Amino acid sequence: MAKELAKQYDPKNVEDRIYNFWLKGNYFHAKNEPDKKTYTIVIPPPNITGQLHMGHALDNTLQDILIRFRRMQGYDTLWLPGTDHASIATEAKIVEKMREEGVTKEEIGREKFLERAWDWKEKYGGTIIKQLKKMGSSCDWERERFTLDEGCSKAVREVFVRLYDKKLIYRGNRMVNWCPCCNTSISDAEVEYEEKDSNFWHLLYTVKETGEKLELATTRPETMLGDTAVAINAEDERYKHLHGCHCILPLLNKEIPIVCDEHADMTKGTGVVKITPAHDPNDFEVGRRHNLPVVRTFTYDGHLTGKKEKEEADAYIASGRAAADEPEVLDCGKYAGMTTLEARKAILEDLEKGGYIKYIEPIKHEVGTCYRCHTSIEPMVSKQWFVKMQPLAEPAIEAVEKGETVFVPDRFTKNYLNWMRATRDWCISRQLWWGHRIPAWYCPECGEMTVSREDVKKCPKCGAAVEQDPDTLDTWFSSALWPFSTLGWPENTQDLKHYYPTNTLVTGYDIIGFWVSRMIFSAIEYTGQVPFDTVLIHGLVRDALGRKMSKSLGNGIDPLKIIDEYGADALRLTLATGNSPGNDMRFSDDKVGASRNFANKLWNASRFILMNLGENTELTLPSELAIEDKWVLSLYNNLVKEVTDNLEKFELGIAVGKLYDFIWDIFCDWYIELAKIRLQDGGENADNAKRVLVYVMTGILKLLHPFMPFITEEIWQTLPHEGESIMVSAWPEFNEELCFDSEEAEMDRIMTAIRAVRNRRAEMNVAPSKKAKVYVASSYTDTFSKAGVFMKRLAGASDVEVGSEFDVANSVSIVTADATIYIPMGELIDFAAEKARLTKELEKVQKDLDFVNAKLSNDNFISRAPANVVAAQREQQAKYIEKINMLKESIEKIG
RNA sequence: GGUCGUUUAGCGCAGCUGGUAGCGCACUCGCUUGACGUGCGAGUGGUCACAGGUUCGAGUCCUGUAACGACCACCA
Repeated sequence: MAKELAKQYDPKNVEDRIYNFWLKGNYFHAKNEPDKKTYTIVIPPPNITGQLHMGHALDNTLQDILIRFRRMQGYDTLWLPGTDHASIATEAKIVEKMREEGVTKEEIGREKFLERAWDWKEKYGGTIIKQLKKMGSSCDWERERFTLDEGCSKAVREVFVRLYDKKLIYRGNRMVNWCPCCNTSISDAEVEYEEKDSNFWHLLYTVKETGEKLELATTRPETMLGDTAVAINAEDERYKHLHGCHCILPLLNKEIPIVCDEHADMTKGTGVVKITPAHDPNDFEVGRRHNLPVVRTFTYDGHLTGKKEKEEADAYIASGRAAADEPEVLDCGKYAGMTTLEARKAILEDLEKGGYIKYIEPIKHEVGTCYRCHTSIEPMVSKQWFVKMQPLAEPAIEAVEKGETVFVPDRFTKNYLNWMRATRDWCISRQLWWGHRIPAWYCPECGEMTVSREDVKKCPKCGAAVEQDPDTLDTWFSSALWPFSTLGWPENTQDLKHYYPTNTLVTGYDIIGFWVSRMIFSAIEYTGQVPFDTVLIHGLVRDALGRKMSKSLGNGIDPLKIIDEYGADALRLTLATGNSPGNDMRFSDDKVGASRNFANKLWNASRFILMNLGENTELTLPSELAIEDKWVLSLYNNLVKEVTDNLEKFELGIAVGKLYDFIWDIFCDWYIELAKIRLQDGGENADNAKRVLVYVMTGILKLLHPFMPFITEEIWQTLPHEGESIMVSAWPEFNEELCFDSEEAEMDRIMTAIRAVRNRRAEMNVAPSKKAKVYVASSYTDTFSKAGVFMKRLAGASDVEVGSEFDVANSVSIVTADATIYIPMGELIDFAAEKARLTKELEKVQKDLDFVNAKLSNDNFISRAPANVVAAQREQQAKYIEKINMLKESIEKIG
């Protein structure tokens, strides 16, 4: 029964309904079928603070394409979704909201704060999940996870304790990146460098023993109160006499040693460096080498330390519980309580007054900033937890070198290896409350530390009540476990056995260091296997001008708005089209418009088919196939092979490009037009055409389904079909029986002829309504005798005569490689113009022939090029010669 | 400073293992052709950044140069 469909496709009438239909059918759920091959993707968990942006849209479109493709291929397919608690980002948002209410974290305390955080998660954490559903994502929502849920938390503790027992996690006073705004340490990976204008302040420190003034430069004069040495290079001739001497630190009037260290580079500046072990990473190392005191002069919220801080620190050290490397704290006196910026100003003023500044040199400087708030980070000595990286990195490097995990495209392998080889110990503790609390308990009585899987109440040594470490773990610590913690690890669950290791990880190149590398080393350490076999890297989605989409620029494009205006399928098609792994892409309304048009084209093709279908059109191919049927089936069959191949190689952009071309150019513009002839004739011929139309259309819909799931399902449901849903129907397979090479070649000749006639008619401004008789002279008389009906329909022919040769007076002649076509047009023709046209064409073909002749007369070419290439050129040559002869003949006829 | 990437029609991009350059948009001309004007037909437009090299033959491989971009890096 023919159904009435709207003239234009409206995604709003379709998408939500179809999505609910899929949910009801439970098609997304992975059934854990032991004998089936699996295909697994774990989603890069979006932050619960997140709103869907174009990056997510791209990432999830690619994943859904792969998942839907494999599901249709018959794999037991799992796409495991979830969200990340995003410690810093979420905590910052909640603190922000509390500020509006006039409350601080400290006022309400840890417990109340966490209550608020969980409330917040319940309220907003689901937003991004809803948005992913709008995109059509076929995730297994029954398996949705959260990095802070019970299972993931258990995995985190297990890992922490195991690493601690292996001495791969340690606690110590180390140099960390401190964000005075977020009030926490952050890892090296979380520091972003920005170029800022700054100065070198060239300072003069007096040498106690000789009284000379030593010049040294610094970009951070506010740290000078914490200087505990001045370094020179042992080899530096200029300063050999100063070995063992001391400097008088300005302002504090304190004696500090001059040390010899390789860090002092003779070729740079004056070769003299001030050493501030508490507030500079290099100086920290120098300090360790020379056993220098570490004097902290900044508070953790970015102010200079004063009496209070000093007394606290002194008391702690005096208690005997502090580690040997506990830093001292300085009472900065008049500077105490100033922010670092205020202190810089005040200290510079005082240095100036004292004559300690030689000169100021303006420079551009890469300054480390916090990736969250972009506040300049302060390097600071602080007691933190670290993961010892080297023993973990080594097997992770080896696994990738051996190809156990491959990056697509390959160039990111190097990126990964560089990152892994250069990585330093990972600072994992954060001075935040939202996150996995560090499972370490301290005894206030005897100082004993207990690290445990279970909560600890009493000190196992002295029995006193213990306190848990107040800090939480870096968000990425739990993300690193995501591929297996979500499958049940450390329990050996059915899911873990069946779906792990996973197959493909899809993510952007900006996150390789943060996340991908940490998953790889974590997985190898705890599960003994790499977490996935392939990492598919995609680029950034930029705006139409190629700029990064950012909040500050305000150039972000909201995917939901795009979906609202154009539909999710159009958005997905836009993101997939032209996408090549690892490369950035530009996004513009124009492109989405083109995608929307394509959806509409597909819609109308199906509308046409439906309008013509009878009661019971069979789903199989008819036994009688016409030349155009064989042609389109042959091309379709080839398409199946290529698209499948492209998808298997992650060439999603290429695959969808081929589909687009086939559907629009081959199927719609040619096949449907040709099929109309038989449809209008009616009878058995029409029935055969209908069956081929349905067959090819169904195949196209399946191939396109991973890219455009909604519209393909909607159309598939209205067409005759078997099964419940296209998304669980079988992926088309290449079929030897549908290879029709000779029909492809014949149709090629016919189509070339039709195009040539159309071309000539257009050039001569012949009205489309004006029909004319056409004579086709060709050695392929069999082929062209089949083409009569086609030419009548598509080339404005009133009648077609086919023969090996014609002599048609007063005619236009059109020469193709395989035929000469004559159209008598009487007075309508300007013979002079016609002759000029033919002459021009002759010149062009002659040029082509010259090119081929040159090749064929080259002995080197003949002897060295492969035989088939030479043969092809000979064939080409013969065609050109033939064409030239025909053109010459036509010119002569005009006279 | 190091590593990597990009450079092909006005714009946005494809071009796999080397065999006389393609797509979309835009542009020009024509079309109420019974699926679609979100459409149909026909066109215009490129010495494939530059310079060398390998090869019978290079957008495609090698070397170098330039511009732009990304990532990494402790430059006091």
